Amino acid sequence: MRWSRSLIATLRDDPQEAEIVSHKLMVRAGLIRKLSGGLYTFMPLGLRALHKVSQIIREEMDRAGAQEILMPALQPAELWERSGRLATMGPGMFRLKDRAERLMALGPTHEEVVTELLAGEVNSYRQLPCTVYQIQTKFRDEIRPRFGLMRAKEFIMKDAYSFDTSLEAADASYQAMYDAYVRIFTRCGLDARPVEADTGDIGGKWSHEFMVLADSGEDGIVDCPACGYAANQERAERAAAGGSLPGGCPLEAAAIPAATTTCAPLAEVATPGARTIDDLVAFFTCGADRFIKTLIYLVDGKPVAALVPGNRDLNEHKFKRLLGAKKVELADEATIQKVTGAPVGFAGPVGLKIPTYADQGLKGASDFITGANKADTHLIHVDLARDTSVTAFEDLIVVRAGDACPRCGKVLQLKRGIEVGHVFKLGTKYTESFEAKYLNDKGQSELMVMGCYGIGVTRTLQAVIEQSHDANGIIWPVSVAPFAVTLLLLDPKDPTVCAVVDTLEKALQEQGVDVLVDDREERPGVKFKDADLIGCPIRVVAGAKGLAKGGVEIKLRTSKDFDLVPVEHAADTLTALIRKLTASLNT
RNA sequence: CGGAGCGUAGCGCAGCCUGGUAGCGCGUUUGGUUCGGGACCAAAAGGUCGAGGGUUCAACUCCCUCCGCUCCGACCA
Repeated sequence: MRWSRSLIATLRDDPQEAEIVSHKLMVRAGLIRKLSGGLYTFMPLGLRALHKVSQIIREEMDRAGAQEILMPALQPAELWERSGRLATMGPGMFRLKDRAERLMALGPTHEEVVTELLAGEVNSYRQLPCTVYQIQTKFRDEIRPRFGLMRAKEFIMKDAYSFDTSLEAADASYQAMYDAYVRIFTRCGLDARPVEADTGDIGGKWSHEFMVLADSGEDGIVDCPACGYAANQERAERAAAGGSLPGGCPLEAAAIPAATTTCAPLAEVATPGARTIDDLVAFFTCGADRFIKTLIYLVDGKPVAALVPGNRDLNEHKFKRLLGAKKVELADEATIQKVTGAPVGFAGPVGLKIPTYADQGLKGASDFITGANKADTHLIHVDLARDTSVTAFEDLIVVRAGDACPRCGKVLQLKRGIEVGHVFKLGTKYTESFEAKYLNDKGQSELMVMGCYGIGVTRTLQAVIEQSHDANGIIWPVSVAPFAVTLLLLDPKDPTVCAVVDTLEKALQEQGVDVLVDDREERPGVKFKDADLIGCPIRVVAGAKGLAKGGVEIKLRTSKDFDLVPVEHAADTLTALIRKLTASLNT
């Protein structure tokens, strides 16, 4: 491709719309242009890179035995009613009506469509296992589209679905996809690591997310350097603290650790206006860990209390899973008033008449401070065992750096990551709704066991840039680069140089090498800057000066120095170099 | 949905407080000098100042409403 004839426009300034580096670079290098919030056009350069990612995914899916299909993005809402997700996906789904007033949805994902499809196509165990996939545009009415392609309203996703005869067989399908994912991200030049994850609204029992480590990532990742345990913060567990609880009432500075003494009797303290932990820390002049926070939740509409240490946060995902609930939300003021008999800010576990779950770290908790269920009042010397009736002690809080690993007990770290892929074991959640059954070898009808597997294709592309760039621009891995080679024609008016470039371009094209020829009437400096910005892995400079010295200059985006290569050897040198670069990414 | 900020030429921004001829840099076009890491000189094109309403002799500027974009939050008692 000739630059002078293409729609490649680079920008000198960072776009005002972008916050994170990969987003800025995508716009500056002319890969994408914004239409509106969360909606982007792929420009020629961006689309080429996107196709490279798609093709890698396609090859690895095919290798893993999955078959490519293409399902409609426009779907009847009735399908979603059958699975019950019309309600749970709620406002996240784009809905519209056709001219017959039938409610339709723009597919945010395809479990319903594919299960309906396979329920019709598969009759016998002989047809199983079966894994299908598609690469397609998805639509989600995101609360807050962000960071360019990272969280968009319309994006491209690879979604795959496996169907098996048994849980064990489904495990094998899951493993095949898991392995394929590892290969895909490796081939994309990404350092992506699998972590245990929550399953969310999609349902199912178990899942792994593939995370690209990046400070700009939207997810927290808990990670144990000692044993390799890694989990999304939403799911991450921690080992029980085991008797190392801080006890002692801060009003009695010399208090003996609670475990070895009996707790003083309950006492009320007037705490006017002290509603938050911060207020209380100031009031009692002690650490937040001396308090027990009492959170009143509505769990599927019923009030439930959760007790967590004052310095910790409740993990709603864990709480929801623990209770097997569909919906967990903080109770409104009226409910809190009704349940506790006090305004918001003074709830406590003593005397509460609703189910009360406490974090496992509070087991044996003695001599803590809690709300008194009475306006402007807190209780001191609270002993959970003596003074309250806790329904159960469970792991309820958001794990953070410094907590103990649930596997080995060593100290956990916290990092941030971009979720580029997610693999789920769904079980029979959807096959039940759609009666997706087959006949087994004894002629009996059984439900198929499902798995589903997603990769955010557009997000993966941006994650590559987020992870691979420098101050001058993008550094593409050869596998996803829009062009393997940028060939800079430094003297477009010099017929000799032009002839060399023409010949080299042709030779490369014949060998299947993607080459972008910068034939613009620009000064060399502009071309060098732009070549760095768009970040193709190999730069070839053809100029009168170089030719006089014996050839063209070949330089990697990642290195400072170039090699002067005679023109007649240039094409071979380049193809060998590309082979080497590609090989370094293959598993 | 709550909070904050922003909307002026293709892009990045100033002007607004204190109302009175719409500006700068980049980019674009033309001519010239340049030519190996974002050149220089000269000329030119390009804007109903997000939209609507109000105040005023006069509104980019002040007031109101709406729309769009970006960021933070949407759970901490």
